[in-house]
Amino acid sequence: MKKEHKHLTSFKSHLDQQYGQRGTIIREEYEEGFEAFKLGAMLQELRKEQGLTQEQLALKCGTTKTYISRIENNASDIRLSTLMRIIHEGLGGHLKFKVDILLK
Amino acid sequence: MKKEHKHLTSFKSHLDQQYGQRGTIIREEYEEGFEAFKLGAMLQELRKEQGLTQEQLALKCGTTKTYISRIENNASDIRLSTLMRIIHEGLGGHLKFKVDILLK
DNA sequence: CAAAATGTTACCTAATTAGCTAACTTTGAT
DNA sequence: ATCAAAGTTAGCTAATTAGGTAACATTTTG
Repeated sequence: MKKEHKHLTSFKSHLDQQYGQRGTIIREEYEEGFEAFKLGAMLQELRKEQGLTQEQLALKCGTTKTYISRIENNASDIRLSTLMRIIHEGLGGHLKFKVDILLK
Repeated sequence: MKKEHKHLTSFKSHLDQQYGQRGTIIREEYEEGFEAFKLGAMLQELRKEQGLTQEQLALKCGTTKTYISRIENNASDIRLSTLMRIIHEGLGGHLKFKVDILLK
């Protein structure tokens, strides 16, 4: 059974536009409308962009490939501190929030 | 002892620019650079914008003022599902993520 | 095809959040 | 100053995550 996520928007397409400045440090922004089932896909794509296996990512942020797999497949809820750790230490990234509100 | 958070950027200033279209439904975006100690401040400000007490907010999202207080004061880590519930059901908002990564 | 690497699932345990109640404190209004 | 409302803190318990190991499945490589 194919388990690869079907992404609603491709991160790669964003990246591809930037590859002209190859060799320099490039700041990329990834943004997804948030729903629970998308978080795993987002993390998986970020990991693959960096050419990391689940096990390599796990090592960098002090957990196991087992756990990374569960998160990527949305098999479990996740604490904010853990999500931050994966993004900071594992992916070298920085997490931000955005909250949209409808005002009356 | 004063406990009110000192916000690094004011949400209100965003809001004030929009008040011309009073009476219509306005879509507002709130964004904060994320660090753990800012999340509580962010939620507190969003709550106050809507004129809600901790207890009123708690009722809307099925928890207690005790818990809301703990979160606003960053006294505890929080699960993603719980954060979503507070933002959706309590504040009528929508949560998004953004991840910045430095590419080599 | 076979072997190796990568990813998924199952099970158990320990640590932590979330829910609940009650007491205490601070703030705001009269 | 007093009273009421709002917010904070302290226990305790139940539910869930996170960590660990092992077995299984899938994908990739030779």
